[in-house]
Amino acid sequence: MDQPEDGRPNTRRASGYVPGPSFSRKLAHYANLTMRDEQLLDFLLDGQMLYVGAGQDMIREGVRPVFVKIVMEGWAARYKMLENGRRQIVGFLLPGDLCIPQAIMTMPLDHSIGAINDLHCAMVQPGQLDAVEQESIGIRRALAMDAQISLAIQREWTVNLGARAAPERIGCLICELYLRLKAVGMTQGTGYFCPLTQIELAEAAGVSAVHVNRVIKQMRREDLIRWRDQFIEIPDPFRLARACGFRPNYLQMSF
Amino acid sequence: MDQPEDGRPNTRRASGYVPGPSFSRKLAHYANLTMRDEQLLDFLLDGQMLYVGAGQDMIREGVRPVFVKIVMEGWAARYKMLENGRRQIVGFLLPGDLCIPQAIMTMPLDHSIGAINDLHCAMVQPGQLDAVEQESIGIRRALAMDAQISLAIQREWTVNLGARAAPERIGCLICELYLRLKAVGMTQGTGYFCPLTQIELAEAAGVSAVHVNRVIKQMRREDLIRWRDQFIEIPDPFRLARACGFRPNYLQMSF
DNA sequence: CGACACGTTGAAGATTCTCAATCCCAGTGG
DNA sequence: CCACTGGGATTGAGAATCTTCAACGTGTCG
Repeated sequence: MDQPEDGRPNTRRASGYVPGPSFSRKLAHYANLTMRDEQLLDFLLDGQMLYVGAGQDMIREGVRPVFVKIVMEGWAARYKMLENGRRQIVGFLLPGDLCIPQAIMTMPLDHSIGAINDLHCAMVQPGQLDAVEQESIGIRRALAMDAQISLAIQREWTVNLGARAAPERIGCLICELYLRLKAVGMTQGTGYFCPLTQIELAEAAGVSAVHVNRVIKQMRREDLIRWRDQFIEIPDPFRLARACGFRPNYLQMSF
Repeated sequence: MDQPEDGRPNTRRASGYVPGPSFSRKLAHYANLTMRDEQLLDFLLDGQMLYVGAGQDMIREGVRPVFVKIVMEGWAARYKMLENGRRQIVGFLLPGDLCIPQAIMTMPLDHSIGAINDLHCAMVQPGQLDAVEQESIGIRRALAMDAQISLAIQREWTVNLGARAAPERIGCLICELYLRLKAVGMTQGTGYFCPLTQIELAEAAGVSAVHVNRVIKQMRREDLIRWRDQFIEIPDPFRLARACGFRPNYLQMSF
């Protein structure tokens, strides 16, 4: 009864766990939120939690979700499987991201969501979210803007895959992740923890894993990025952005 | 003052022009709309119109739109220009499509919209749309679902460009357009009027125009499609869909 | 130790691109 | 009426990018 949509039983009351404020922190960039707005949002997430192990699916194509879900910790990927056996990742979900927004729940999902590393999600009843939106115009605005930015990101991925060569594609992805993580305070200097394997990066960039490996090798040689032990360091973000033609306007951000 | 966002003056009261019911027709697929709901929607579109000539931009990246706009006649394309000079089309806008939804108006546009052929759009004041949504839960639901399907289409384009080879890409695009046009009654048998040039199709499929030409040639040879004089005929939609791995679930439709 | 996942490298081959030329057709101006 | 123009479609040929297959290294974990 907790989450009939995927039948996974690993759900429990959040007792000891204190969720990070990624969600409210991100939304606060989009509209003026009062202290109370932020409290409302944080309180919303302080309920039932969902844990998904690395590599497991959180939800599968075809099911109709029941709860709104928000990433608290860990990364996930939206993806689709093709008849030809290929998997295409169509977006990454980072802490603070609405992985199951309310509006999506009106119909069967067109894609699946898988955990990249161990994933913690807050589960929210749609009614609760409605109530919070009722209370604050700031929250309504911020959520609407968040939804629009998600759409803009999806468009940018379309551009990335359609019009850029592999090195630029991969560079732009690395830049996007950097800025999105920075918005929720998850960068360290000009670097960030990145749990992606080269295989997953390949599935997102629409190239083979072998080719990703060669591109990364070249980017390392040019000192555009340093990547070891799941940590990506960008020595000079401007230089990387210039090299790969990255423009952050679609995120409503600048460097 | 009519549309400060793009300064185009070719706007006038719709006097003789009777808008097609594409918009209400499409929304009616998504939720149960009463006769009155459909009238409300059609009435909404019976106001100021915007005409954009073939090849002209309706609105450019960076501006903040003022009016909600809905395509009444003609096709348009959302696109982005890259530093490398390439243009990537990230979506087609067909009659009945919300090309400027309300939510997008909260921020500067991340992309431009250009008319493929001569384009007629209805302009709606955001307040009017709000009022209509207030009145009917059916309309609210249908609009929410429409927005979600737009997002699902964008995801599918991401998959298309990232994980399919050129022939499948182009085949899937042709299938998608067929179903979307069918939903608004704009097909004739198993064919439809298609104003796209091979160049535009190439910009949408993320391949060169020369390659599109060769792929089309091959598809003609296999009698998967017949395309002449801006009319695409699909002799056997199932066969085409099978050949290119097209699955219409993301449109919330079946053949 | 063995199994396994991931990263790395080489080499051959497929797909797709670019450049260049040609053709067709509609519109335009003389 | 006809030459001219321009956009789009078509074709050929060589080159670049990227894939696939295969092998091997490295580290982790049971």
